[in-house]
Amino acid sequence: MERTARREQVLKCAVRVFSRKGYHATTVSDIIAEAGVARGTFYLYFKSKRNIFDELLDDYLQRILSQVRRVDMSEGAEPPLDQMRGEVERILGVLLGSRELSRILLHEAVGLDADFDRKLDEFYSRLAALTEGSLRLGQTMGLVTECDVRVASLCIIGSVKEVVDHLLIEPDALPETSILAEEVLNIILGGLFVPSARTRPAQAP
Amino acid sequence: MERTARREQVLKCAVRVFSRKGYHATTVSDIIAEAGVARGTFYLYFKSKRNIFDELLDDYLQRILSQVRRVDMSEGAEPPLDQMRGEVERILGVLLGSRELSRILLHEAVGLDADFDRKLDEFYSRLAALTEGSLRLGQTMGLVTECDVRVASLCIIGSVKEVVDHLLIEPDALPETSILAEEVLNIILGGLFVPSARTRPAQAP
Amino acid sequence: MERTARREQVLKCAVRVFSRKGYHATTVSDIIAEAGVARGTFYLYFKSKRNIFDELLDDYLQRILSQVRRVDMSEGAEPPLDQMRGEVERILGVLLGSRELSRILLHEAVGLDADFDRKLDEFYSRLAALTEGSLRLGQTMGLVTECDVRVASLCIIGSVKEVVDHLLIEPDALPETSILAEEVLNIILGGLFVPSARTRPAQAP
Amino acid sequence: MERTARREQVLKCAVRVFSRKGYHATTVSDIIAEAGVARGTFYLYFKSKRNIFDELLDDYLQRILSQVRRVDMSEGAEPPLDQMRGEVERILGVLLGSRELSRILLHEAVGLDADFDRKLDEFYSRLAALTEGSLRLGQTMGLVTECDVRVASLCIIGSVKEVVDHLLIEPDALPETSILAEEVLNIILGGLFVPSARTRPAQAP
DNA sequence: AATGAATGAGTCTTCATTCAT
DNA sequence: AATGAATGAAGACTCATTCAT
Repeated sequence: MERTARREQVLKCAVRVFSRKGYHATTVSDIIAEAGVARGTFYLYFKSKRNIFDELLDDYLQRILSQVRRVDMSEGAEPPLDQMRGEVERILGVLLGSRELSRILLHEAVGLDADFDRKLDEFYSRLAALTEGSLRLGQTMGLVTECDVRVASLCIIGSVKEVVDHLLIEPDALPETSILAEEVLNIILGGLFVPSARTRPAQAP
Repeated sequence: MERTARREQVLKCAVRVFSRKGYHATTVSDIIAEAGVARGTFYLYFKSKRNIFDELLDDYLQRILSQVRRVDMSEGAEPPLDQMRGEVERILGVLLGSRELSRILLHEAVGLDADFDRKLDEFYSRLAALTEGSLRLGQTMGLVTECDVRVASLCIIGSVKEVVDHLLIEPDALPETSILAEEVLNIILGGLFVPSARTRPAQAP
Repeated sequence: MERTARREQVLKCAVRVFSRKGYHATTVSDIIAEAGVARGTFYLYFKSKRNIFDELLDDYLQRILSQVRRVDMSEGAEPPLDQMRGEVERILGVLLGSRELSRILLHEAVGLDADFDRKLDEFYSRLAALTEGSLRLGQTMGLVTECDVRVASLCIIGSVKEVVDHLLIEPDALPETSILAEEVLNIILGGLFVPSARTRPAQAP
Repeated sequence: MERTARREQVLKCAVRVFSRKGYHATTVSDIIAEAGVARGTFYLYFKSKRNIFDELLDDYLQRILSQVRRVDMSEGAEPPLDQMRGEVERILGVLLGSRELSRILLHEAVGLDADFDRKLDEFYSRLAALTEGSLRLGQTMGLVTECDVRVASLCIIGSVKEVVDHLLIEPDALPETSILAEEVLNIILGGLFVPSARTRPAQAP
């Protein structure tokens, strides 16, 4: 078999097993059994169990980040709010489209070890930075309420994570992706309280 | 030393070590070294490494749940909105008051194994159920916008988790707890968009 | 069993096995089988297979070096020549008294790896330095011929090694230790050629 | 590439690597990387890693042995003493001329395994037998002192090994080859002690 | 004649748990 | 109530060798 094909195959099998059993419970034996290759073959393509996990998640993080764009303010671009909704939709799409990888991201990769925590940290920081940027921009345009954008971006990220996580466990518990995105957006961004009930009335018109 | 005191001491040390190194990286040797007891002593009080972790987290989950109350609608009770704000404040307080345990809850306990995932699942489900109840109530009272309360409760929980997690890593990154609770509430519950900018205008006044 | 006793026992067994099978052919399984202990017990006392080998040989090198004394020139001391003979005898005695360790020193430890080579190197250098010192002293006293003492000390060391090595293979091939020491001394130090036949007649009588 | 040429090339590369890293630390991968051939190619020319090492050392042992001649007593031959000096010089020459192979012989081949030890043993035995023969002859001619020739030959061999070994580590530590041979001969054969100081006066003429 | 992907037996090492004192 | 020596199952990783192309 060709080098890249075999590599890809083993990687795919590893995703499956890691997602099913978790990082620690997964043994190299499990992976090679799933892939139907010999022990040595595994090490022909990956330096270690840790290494294949790294790689697999790095790819995924990359893929997710690539979906996040800065809000485009240029003439004729989509309305900023629609852009943000699109963002959330796209990310939800990626996460729910690769359930196994998402499970790994949200469950198995958490608390793996110090190095990995750092890596995830950086990922979420970057995500947060991008989100903050968009929010800040929205504020200058008068579309987003005055608030601590750092906290706000954490809320958006946390909400998406929690919703996705829930859907990984009970796939049919919530509405379909596109509706869901809409819903999440309305809740997080639009607020739960009816305007008149708000603590600090958010800028009455 | 007295049975309960010793037990408590070992438990406390275990929290420290688990928080610092994570569940898998922590060995029983680490724990007994921290506690300054012999190996045998550990097993005198706890059935296994897994068992002490269980116990320690169960206690914590219990403590957190005890902070969550159903919204009280009886005559003369606090205004519902204030109650919810109090809820979030109390939970944030507990989580940020026990940083080590929170670290364990949010990092080390995640993806530990199937059994544990189930346990956490149940915990978050219960939390969500309570939250949903309050939200639903708010809706009947016209205080909460029409929305999928299941999604909304996930957003609230996810936001709190994410904010706390961030504060565990960088303790001084965000405003002080009480202000933070206010902020989180305004963002999640009050919404980010200024009312006039909302996708589906939530109840035009 | 007491810590030191058990440690000593395992060490002794390791010597036996290493001597019999060589470093690389010896597995930890071999050692624990010989010692009749469990796998974990081995690692309770020694960090690794390499580590037990190190320790075992370090001890031996130490023991050998402790036998080498500088020639004592003070009033009333033994005649220098007798001292040197005593030296050779003592060393031969140690080496032939611990055949297994000597086998390890001369066979298994050679070419083990770069680190070990360095260690042996340093050992032989120290041995050579001590020998050179004695020879140089002998020269100033007119007892030792003019020659390159560095070469001479290498010859002495090499001769002892070769003789011992031979005796490890065929224990009864050569005369008994004390006679052997005498013989080696006469040959190395006294020379093989009858004086009149020497290349550069060393001090015609 | 032609069969013999390719074979020779791989062999040469193997010498280099074995000398640098030692037998055990050298992997077949190292050798083929050095030679720039594919894995399969290696096994086209050599049965195994062990086999190429065998071959390489066998060749060398052969080459060394071929330098050792019985002392020629026939009418008109060189004086026996000069012949012996020539012997030592030639052997030193060969050993110092092929430093990598000598390193392998003196370091990596020692204690490799039982089979190999036997092979080396036989080599040194043959060398010793030849040397003993010459010494015995020297004795009958009155040129060599009365002594145990078995011990004497071991001393000669051991001295040469040690001196060469030292020179492999520090190439410039000792005098140049030809002078060195002279020196070694004078020391081993001629003796270190001035005649009057000898234990058992070596047969005063 | 050459390649290099695949194999799997073989070892070291870790660590939770037990139990005699 | 406490100790700590002993256990052994489990798992990661290496590398010489084979064989289809």
